[in-house]
Amino acid sequence: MQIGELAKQTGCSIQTIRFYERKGLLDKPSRTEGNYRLYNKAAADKLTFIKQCRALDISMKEIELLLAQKAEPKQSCASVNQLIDKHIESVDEKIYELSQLKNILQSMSAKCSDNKTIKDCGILNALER
Amino acid sequence: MQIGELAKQTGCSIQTIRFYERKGLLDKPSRTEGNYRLYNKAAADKLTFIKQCRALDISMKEIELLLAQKAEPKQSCASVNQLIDKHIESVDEKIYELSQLKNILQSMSAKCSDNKTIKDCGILNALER
DNA sequence: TCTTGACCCTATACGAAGTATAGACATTAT
DNA sequence: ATAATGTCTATACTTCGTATAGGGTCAAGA
Repeated sequence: MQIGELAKQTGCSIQTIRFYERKGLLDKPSRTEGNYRLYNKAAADKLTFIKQCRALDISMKEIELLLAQKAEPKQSCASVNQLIDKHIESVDEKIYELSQLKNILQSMSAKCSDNKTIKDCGILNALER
Repeated sequence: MQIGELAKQTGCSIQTIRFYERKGLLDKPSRTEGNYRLYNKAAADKLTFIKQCRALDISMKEIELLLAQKAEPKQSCASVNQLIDKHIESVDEKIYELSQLKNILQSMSAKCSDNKTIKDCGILNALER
């Protein structure tokens, strides 16, 4: 199948597919006489895998590691488990940071209301520190 | 004061200060004979303001709006209130998305353990979709 | 046969918010 | 005079794509 068909099947844009190829996540596909990329089901599966990972905010570097693991079916998957657990930790940290941030923003928001002037704005004054 | 001193006082790096200047967040400062930047307290205050905003993950574009507002002390600060409230909403959304993501990751993590092979890895299989 | 339209190609620039480097110039201390 | 800082500009790099320009390919219709 050509790149447009692959894009439709996976929900990735054509540019993104070429981008992943450039970055080495996807193998260089065969080409037609007219230099069009030709993909098979294996490529589609790999791209779907990549897309699932990205949807979980797994970085391209980590995806490379996972793909390398996948290539050795007999090995232990301990490092896959570790990677996912570390990723969960980092998501957790981000959630924590954002909730801290939300608290500060809300307390600032409580310090002001629409009917004040810029000069007396509780928010802007809080931002001066 | 020179840029190094300003950096120390505000906790911003020298490169970041120059970056903000290029982006128009900070005014172009006066210069010494030797072409060194010279800052006054007003510049330091402005940079501190910017830093506070960035710590709250307010974008540079939004900071520009806030700085423009600050320049007109007699106006109403309603739009400042709105900007902050919208920002709180977007932080909230991010928190929600991340917690969704965490749920999926945790359920995946529960599907596997260290003593399996890549071939039977519950995580990798889940990522195939 | 020619042209139109749909598809594809490469190379490059852009976005956010900085960080890092090279190579040069200015100032201060020894 | 020279060494050590401090500063200057310009450029490249990061992540993960998206967007564009300027072409080439291929099938169908007039």
